[in-house]
Amino acid sequence: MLLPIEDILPQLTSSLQTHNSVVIQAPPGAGKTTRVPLALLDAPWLRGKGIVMLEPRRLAATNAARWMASILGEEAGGTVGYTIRFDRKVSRQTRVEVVTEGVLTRRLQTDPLLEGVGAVIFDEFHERSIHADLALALCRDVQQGLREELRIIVMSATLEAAPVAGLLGDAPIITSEGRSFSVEIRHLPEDSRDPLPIAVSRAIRTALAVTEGDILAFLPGVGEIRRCHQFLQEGEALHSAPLIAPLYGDLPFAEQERAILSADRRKVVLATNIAETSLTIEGVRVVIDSGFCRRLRFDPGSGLDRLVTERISAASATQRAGRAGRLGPGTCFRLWSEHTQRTLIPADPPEIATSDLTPVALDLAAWGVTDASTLSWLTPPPKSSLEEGRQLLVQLEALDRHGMITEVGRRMAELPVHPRLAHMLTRAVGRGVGPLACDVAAIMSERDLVKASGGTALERSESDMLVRVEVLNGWRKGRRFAGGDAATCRTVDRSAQHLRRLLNIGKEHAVVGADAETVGLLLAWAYPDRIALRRGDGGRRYLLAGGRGALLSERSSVHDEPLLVAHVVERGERGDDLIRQASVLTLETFRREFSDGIVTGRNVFWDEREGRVVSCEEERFGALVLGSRPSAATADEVRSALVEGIVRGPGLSALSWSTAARRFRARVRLMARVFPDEGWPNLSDEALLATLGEWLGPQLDGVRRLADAAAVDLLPPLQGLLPWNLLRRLDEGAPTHLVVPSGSRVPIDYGDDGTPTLAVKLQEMFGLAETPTVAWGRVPVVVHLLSPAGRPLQVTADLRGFWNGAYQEVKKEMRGRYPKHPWPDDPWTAIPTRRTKGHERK
DNA sequence: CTCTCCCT
Repeated sequence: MLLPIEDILPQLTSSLQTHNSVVIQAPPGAGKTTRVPLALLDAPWLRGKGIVMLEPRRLAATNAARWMASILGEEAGGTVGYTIRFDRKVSRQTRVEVVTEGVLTRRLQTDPLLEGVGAVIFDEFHERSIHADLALALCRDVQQGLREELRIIVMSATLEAAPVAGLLGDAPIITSEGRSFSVEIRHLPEDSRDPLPIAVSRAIRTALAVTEGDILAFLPGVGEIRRCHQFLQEGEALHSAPLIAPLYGDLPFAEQERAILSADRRKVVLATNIAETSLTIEGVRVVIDSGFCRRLRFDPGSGLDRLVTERISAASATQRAGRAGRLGPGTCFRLWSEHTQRTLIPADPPEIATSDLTPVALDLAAWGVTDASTLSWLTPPPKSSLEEGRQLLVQLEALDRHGMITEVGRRMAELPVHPRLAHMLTRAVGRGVGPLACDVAAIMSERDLVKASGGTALERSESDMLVRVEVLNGWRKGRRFAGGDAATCRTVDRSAQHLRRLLNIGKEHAVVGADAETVGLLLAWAYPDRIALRRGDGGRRYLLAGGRGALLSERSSVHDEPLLVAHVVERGERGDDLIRQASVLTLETFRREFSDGIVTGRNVFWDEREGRVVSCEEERFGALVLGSRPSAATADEVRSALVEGIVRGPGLSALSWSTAARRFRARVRLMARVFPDEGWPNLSDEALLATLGEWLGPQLDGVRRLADAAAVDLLPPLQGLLPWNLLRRLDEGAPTHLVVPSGSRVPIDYGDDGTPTLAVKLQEMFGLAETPTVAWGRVPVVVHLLSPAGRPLQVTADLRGFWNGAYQEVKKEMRGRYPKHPWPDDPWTAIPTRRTKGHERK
């Protein structure tokens, strides 16, 4: 039977005659993985060179190679071969080599020109793994530099093709039909509010009654799968008594097969995302999609990972539904509404946008690139994550200060582990603890070989890693062990052996015995930023050298250790992070090995509780304070600590604002408001606080306590902020006093913000019609007219109106109360005075 | 109520 892809092969071969890049968009079932490489073998531009095809998974890579070989009547390793970690089948005859992603990145580093390779094919590119994105950027760099004739073919199922075609210099886009059956999609009228396991189990009961064929249900994680399984077993018996099979990555192989292979009766598979792309399940006609998945998110601020449960993307929902249409027409039950469907993000963010980029930063440095933006990216790696990765690489000795790769860095880049572990390995080999380091690196790189669900409580230990090393060694000696997983032990052991070969560690260096002290040191080389010191309260709270607080999990084997390395840490939802695994680090070892990073320096800081500046000599490693004793400090240090303390703590109100200082400030604020273009300084709270060190600093010489700082007269330093010409203009524009008709000089109150008011006895203002002003007539002064006893009688900004009107009322009332003072009928002609009538006559 | 998935 002809595959749909056959129709586009002629177009593909002709496009590649004229273009060096092509994008193929073909849905699942089109047959692109096996047909495209073979169709290109005889292309004239290939000139007998080989083709490399990138596959995201090991199983897919070997299957594709075997299938293509069988089409040619050969076995894998002839014309068609493959290379995956631990397994390689290629020969001199091999022209098509299928590789997994890490293999290609590594090969690009050792053979940057890709000698002997005429074409690179990226299969399943829509998955946007970090490796595929990086490899594409590097291949494009090769193509644009020295190998213009290198062909790049990007194959993708659901990816929007235009952006990647644009990246490849407007590559032609060739679209193929897929071959799958229609799937009927059923949404709920409204989003379910029940917990996922309940909602899914209910949907399964319905599907069992109204559909036929095996059922595949997608849940976010193991916990939900377990509970859903329970709900199905409890309560009413299930229609057609099906086989219920959980399916997730941690499941032993035999149980995974039970879920994948067809059964003798109807089957219900409860799966994580593993069934979305990695595994195909036989016999599925019905999909039930919870709409959620669990993913790991890298948090650039903390350098830590976090597991989150999130709604899936629209692309993911399409992919999951498609799993019901491989045998014939199928049905997909979506446990969300059509309205919610329209709110789904179109596609999952590419891995490069959400991952730890330390490995990418090292690969780029090894490639000779210090500025990632000089390469072409479909999604550029986020600058903050990349920068954080670079800083870590400097700490790990892989990069120098200029971001150039070091000799150590080159050796690290050749090792197939995270740069942290690669650094540990290079250090360990020089110290004769290479074999143990290989075990530790392998354990850190693979699934946890101690199953938390095993039910066996871990024994108390100085190191969660030592516990695992001992489980591994127990497995090697064929011993029975509790809580360990044999399949993972086998993978870890193979990985450790592989590392030993790469590091030229022979068999003679067997691991004789591991001790907590050595394990702790190894991990400290990998995680110097996660060396952790217990907080003063002696509980399970720690401070990491990187500066974050963390809580040691109750499930860790480690207890009561003052200093440790936190090698598995999860970012907390809020507040402290969680240390899942830790190993003791003796203070002695730490001091000896990390003496370069331990610095002694003065710390002069504001002690809020004491309200004063404290200075001491501290011994620090990153954020950790190892020791501290009182010491002297320079005047500058004290001053800036004091200023910072005031700014962060009590603020301006802690200073003593004399009436004179307050009035001066208010006058300047008035002038600044009325004459904004004259260069008046900004004396608002915010501005004064922001520049506190500059204007007040010089007055604070020798001051350590807040109480002493509060005694400083603020007027002179504030005056110092004005040049002499503005000081003079201030006296004219915003005078301190006004002379009133009685001849008195009365002070003007400018409030805090510069609103002038004048409080004056009524009798002193007789005859004055015009309301007084400041700022050369631009700002009226609000007049508070006072009784002879100084009590407010009237507030007015219109004196003339007052004399002509309200005055008569005031007069009647006041005459009786203050008979010795003048209350004339005609205020216009009365003589203004501050005295009583008696004084006036004399 | 800890633990989606893949890979050198």
